[in-house]
Amino acid sequence: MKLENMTTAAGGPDARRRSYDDACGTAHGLELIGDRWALLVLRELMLGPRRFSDLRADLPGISANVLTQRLEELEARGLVRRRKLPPPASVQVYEATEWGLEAEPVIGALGRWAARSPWHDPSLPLSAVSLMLSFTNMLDAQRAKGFEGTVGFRFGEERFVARVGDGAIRVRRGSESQRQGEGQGEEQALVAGKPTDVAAVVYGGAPVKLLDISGDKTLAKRFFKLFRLPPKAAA
Amino acid sequence: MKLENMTTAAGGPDARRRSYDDACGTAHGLELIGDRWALLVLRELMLGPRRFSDLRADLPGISANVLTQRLEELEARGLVRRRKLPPPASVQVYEATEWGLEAEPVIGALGRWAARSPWHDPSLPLSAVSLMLSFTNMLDAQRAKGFEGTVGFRFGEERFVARVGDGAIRVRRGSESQRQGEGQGEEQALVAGKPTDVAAVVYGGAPVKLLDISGDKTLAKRFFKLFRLPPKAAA
DNA sequence: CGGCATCCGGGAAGATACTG
DNA sequence: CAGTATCTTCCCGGATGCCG
Repeated sequence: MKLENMTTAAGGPDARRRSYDDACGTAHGLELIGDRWALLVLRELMLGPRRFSDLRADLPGISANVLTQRLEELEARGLVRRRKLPPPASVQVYEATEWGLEAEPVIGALGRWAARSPWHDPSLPLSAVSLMLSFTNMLDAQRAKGFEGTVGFRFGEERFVARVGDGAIRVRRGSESQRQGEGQGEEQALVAGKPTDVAAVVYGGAPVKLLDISGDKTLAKRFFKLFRLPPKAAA
Repeated sequence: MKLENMTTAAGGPDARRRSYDDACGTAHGLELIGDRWALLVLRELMLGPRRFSDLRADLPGISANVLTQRLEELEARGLVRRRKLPPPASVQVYEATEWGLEAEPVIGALGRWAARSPWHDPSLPLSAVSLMLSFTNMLDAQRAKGFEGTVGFRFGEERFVARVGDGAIRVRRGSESQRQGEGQGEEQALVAGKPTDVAAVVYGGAPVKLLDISGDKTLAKRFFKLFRLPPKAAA
């Protein structure tokens, strides 16, 4: 697997599968990120670097060898970079390149479109990154107009911050330094729970009791109402 | 293939491949249109119904059985409809449903993103639909501001009309009735040639000599300058 | 000829086990 | 923890053939 397959286009996007032989950008896009799992791997990297086992844990059902292969391919195509964190961490992480991050509109458009599917099942497991990205995709511009505030999220060890203002939302990963840096950080409320439960509250109308909210609870509840799933398409 | 595989979810999106088991809309989207060739089949239907053999001709490299399978799946998922044209035509065509047409932003986002690829080869064959869709994706909003006009295209038997105005572009298929209806139609110029040659002129700076232009040639040349490929990403 | 169904070979994906 | 090795399953691609 190291040299055998390198017979084709070393460095470039290996023509592992036969090319679509089509000048259309969409076809080329499928050659880059159309392989099974590829776009979901990239999705998990959209909010910052991840470790191999974190990716594996948040992509239920992917097998280790497939994840290895996808990461190699994405790296060869210039969408993912392998990086070693400085000591004392010294662990290897995978991060999206600048261009890889630019695939966010693709992920967003696909997600918004598929949310209209009659067969979409929101009760399935959901990764923390998926949830946070869904906020940027499902923000109701009308309702966001009159809102301004910052809400933090904690899922196990992972932390995120969502700031809404000027009718837009910006989501980022909360860093370690921030946790100890400026007290509780700039968030006005902190939501803790499982991503699936947060989704159930925001999109499924489940009771807020499911979540552990500290800080400005009223603000958090108003925040939850900023998002809406699109209407279902006709089956 | 008629009854054996129907053990799973008859009518719904058959779980031919194992599901991603992920509540994320993007993951569900990949289950709907993530199969190889599926999105390109849908692309060919974005500007109107097509026949089986037309699809096959414009999707170089797809085999008949795979096309059959993709069409069946897209139909089962509610993205494509099979329709029989009224006599005397009486031929069967495949057309995108309303929801299927709504996948256009997905195709557009993927195409715009992939156009930045260092490995994108615009010299490959290009279908007429791909070319016309590229106009809607690559329109330079700045340049389109000062332009207003309608340009027709003829590729063999296929005809299209692109109208630019108010900084936006609208592309549609030219119908038979229009051809004989209102003289030359409302287009101010008519461009004839191979889609690849048009792309070479518009995106590759090739000489306009490649094309057969009738009507307002100056307008056509100005039209060609309205589109621009995004800058390449770092390799 | 258009629209499939069928059979076959190669190869990617999935599951499991194993290693540094 | 971060992958590799191996085996099985099944999808993709190509060819052929059927049938209106």
